[in-house]
Amino acid sequence: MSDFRQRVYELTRQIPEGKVATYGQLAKLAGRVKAARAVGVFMRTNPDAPHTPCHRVVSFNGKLTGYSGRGGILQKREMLISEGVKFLGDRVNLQESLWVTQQQ
DNA sequence: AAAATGACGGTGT
DNA sequence: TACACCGCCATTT
Repeated sequence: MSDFRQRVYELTRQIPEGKVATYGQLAKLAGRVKAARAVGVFMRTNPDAPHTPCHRVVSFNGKLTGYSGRGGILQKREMLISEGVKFLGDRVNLQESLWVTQQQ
């Protein structure tokens, strides 16, 4: 596994409960601002699902674009809600629940 | 080595 | 709000 991919997973594990990160945000923190698309692939082929909270990753506008788990996007939304993430209709309230770090 | 593939991000209409 | 495109990138064929 490449270093970049490794970093993305480490970052994902740092997302606190009740917060979410965007694909582009993880790409940036991992050192590749424009690799958001690739990050999506990393989440999809997430090797250790329980250990790495890939459900806390959504697209830049707060929409849930996918989830390879059993219940798909629906389950993903419920997981987030049960963790305290706030929603505005079918999208996440990023203003309230976006994960903010010192770096960026 | 070249082409195809997405859980993206952004712009235009 | 909803599409259609386009540029990007790591991986896989």
